Amino acid sequence: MPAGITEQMASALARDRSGLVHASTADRVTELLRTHIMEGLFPPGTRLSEEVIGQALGVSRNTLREAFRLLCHERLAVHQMNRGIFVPVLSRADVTDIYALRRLVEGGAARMAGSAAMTARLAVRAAVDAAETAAAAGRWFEVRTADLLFHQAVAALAGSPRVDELMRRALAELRLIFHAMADPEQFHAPYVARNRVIAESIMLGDGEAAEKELLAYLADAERQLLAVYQVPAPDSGP
Amino acid sequence: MPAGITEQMASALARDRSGLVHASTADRVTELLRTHIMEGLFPPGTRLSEEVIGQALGVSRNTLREAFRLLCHERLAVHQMNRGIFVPVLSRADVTDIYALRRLVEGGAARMAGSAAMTARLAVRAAVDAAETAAAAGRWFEVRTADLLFHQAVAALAGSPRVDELMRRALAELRLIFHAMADPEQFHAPYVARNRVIAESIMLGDGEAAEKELLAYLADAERQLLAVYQVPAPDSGP
DNA sequence: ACCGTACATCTTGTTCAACAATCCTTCAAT
DNA sequence: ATTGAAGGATTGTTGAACAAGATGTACGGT
Repeated sequence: MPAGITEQMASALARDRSGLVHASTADRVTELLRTHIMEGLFPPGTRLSEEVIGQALGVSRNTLREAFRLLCHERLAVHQMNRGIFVPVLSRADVTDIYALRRLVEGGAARMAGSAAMTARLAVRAAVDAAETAAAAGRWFEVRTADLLFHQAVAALAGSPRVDELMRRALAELRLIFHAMADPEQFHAPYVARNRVIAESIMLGDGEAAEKELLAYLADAERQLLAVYQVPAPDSGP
Repeated sequence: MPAGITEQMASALARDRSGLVHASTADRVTELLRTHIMEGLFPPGTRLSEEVIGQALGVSRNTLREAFRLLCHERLAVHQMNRGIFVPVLSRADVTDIYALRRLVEGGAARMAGSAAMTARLAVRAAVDAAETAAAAGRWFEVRTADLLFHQAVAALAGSPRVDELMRRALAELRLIFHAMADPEQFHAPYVARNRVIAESIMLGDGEAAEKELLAYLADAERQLLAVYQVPAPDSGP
């Protein structure tokens, strides 16, 4: 008879682990605030009062402060000593910096298309499919989500969990900027077709071409973003 | 007579601002624990008891927990629900992943050597100088520090604050692995000369050559590290 | 010996209340 | 208009308290 739990059985169980890991209150609060900030519920510059939010969510100030710390650490909030937590107001320099990071990471990942896992490449194409479907139906906020997912998938070609997480954070920051813009159609519509081209290069394993097209994409997107993005408030008030 | 504070005067003062910004207790505790973990004071797998550390540092549990959260977020500690905070035991997969990230980021940054700021390039060379001086004197731990600083400087060629921070975190994690190794001389000695070669390519603005040499460097270092690095404790069980 | 249970114990997760330090607002005075 | 001083509000930090989960140990059954 079988001796015991095999390596295979154990790893099958390990995949379920994330489903039953009960997160702490602080983690759940962090997750909740993270999505709310990313979705644009709180406009940039808003102060996140400990008392108000703590009372609204029914958690203590201490627990809330743990959540705030984490959000600050991933730049989805900024901490001013003795003044509180604020939704960040990203500067034009931040836009430039985020795109520099994206060029480095996404460009480098795209270049590895030839040696990337097939599942990773298929994920890239799947993201483009979703974007096209949403665009055809005129659901432009969905197009935005699919677009971000596309770039996440491109970064995932590197096959590195740390790169994935890095990219997730960078794109979350980028969402803050997108919310300060007009309508998503004007900005995202032209890029769906370009994503398709990039995806096909990746599917073919032509990393050089994919990187080249991607870098051009990012350069154009950055330019377009900077053209319309004006920082809401300078820095120090009136 | 002069009308008032000019733009220039104000920016001069703004540079001093960082000198008088008083960090919170939680921030100071974080910084302290961060360096201690990086320096290897707590061996991997150590549990960081809230009570013991809180009492030792003279801070309350709540404040300490804020610090722990931050450390977990930058992977210098791991949190197990209802069990506490532990110094991470990095796996061989972690080593591979960190080097994948380094290849992507440092390689991409090195490729930009031609268009990087001159001060950034000089910083690269300065780090190599420091490493050579320390190596000649036989101060191998100083060589290690200089080596890490060298790679930090290479990443800084990208001219992106976010890339700088990303690299700082990755190299901090790497320090955890280095501490599990034998003596630093054997590992770091051969790389000082290679750093010099890379630095000279960067000074000349030859990004292609710098990237190529750097990638070879990183591949060798990863291989050498994996050859001797055995995970201290499997994962579960005595 | 092996397994499961029950219990005692320890540590963490979370809340609450309190106080000091700091910032913001208001208002008066020059 | 600028400065100074009081007052209120918010954050920074602490200490104590309790619930919930994890660990360790002893006991009984097989």
